Amino acid sequence: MKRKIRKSHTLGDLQLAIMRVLWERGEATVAEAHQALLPERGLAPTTIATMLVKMEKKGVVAHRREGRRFVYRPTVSESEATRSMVDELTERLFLGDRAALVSHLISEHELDPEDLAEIRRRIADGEANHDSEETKP
Amino acid sequence: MKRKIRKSHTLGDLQLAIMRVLWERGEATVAEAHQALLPERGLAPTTIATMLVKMEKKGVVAHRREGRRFVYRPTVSESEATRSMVDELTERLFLGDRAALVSHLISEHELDPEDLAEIRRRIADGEANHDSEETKP
DNA sequence: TGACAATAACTACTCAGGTAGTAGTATGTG
DNA sequence: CACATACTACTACCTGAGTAGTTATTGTCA
Repeated sequence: MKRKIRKSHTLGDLQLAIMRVLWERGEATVAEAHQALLPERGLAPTTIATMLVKMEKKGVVAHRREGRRFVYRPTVSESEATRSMVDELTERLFLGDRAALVSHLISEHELDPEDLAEIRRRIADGEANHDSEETKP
Repeated sequence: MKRKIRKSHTLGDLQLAIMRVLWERGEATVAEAHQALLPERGLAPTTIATMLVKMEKKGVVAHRREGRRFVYRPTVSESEATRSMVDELTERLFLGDRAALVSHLISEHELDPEDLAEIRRRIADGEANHDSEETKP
């Protein structure tokens, strides 16, 4: 088999939601994550716990014990995860050609002029300082 | 409005591969699809057949009988499917903000100047004729 | 110290993608 | 017409995401 060395941290919907909580707070207990997601999802606490176990097995989070409870923290950054997922889609859909993805966006989605202007601006930036270190709004 | 009553035709890897064969040829029998995918995948014919059944149940292909065999054809276009999947990812990762996706591409992936130039060109086109109907390379 | 509530562990189930063997059926060919 | 065979139909299994109930454990407080 042509095994890819890539881990491909593909995250499901719930997993992403949990990760977002973790990324926001740095770390969180099961109860905290559950509380954070209750309004939008209304899930049982055990669901979150089970998911976190699976996610740990997958290597995207780790935990530390604090008294009787587990404190989870992400082991992959948001941009790593995002990148992983964008890369995967680009690979599947456009054979890794990212420019093709952008082309698709432009031709299929009819981005409004605002978007286009915004993107042009970003490109200008990207072309200018290729070193890159700021980029924080 | 063109808002989302969409079925979200998310396709798996094999499904996409099969769809590509179908898109390329317009239609294909199980055997043809199997032959086409043999080199890259080496799967059993029944696997393709089973997958096509599942895909038909999902509504992305349809079949017509021709003698003893089925001739499948896609019921969603490649751009529809691509769009569906890009939209879904954009929704999940960037809350639907497509410009943010492009930004991500630029800042995280460090697209090479070639890509950037290409994209700039596409944007120019996109801004110019907003009507759009050709798009054929 | 012992009871209780919080928490983790275990188990279970659904659904979809992926993979394939086997059973049934229609068919072209000798 | 008989039959090998090309195809579909049915069934089964695995994996991972998602969802949650049940049970075991343990820290804490009265």
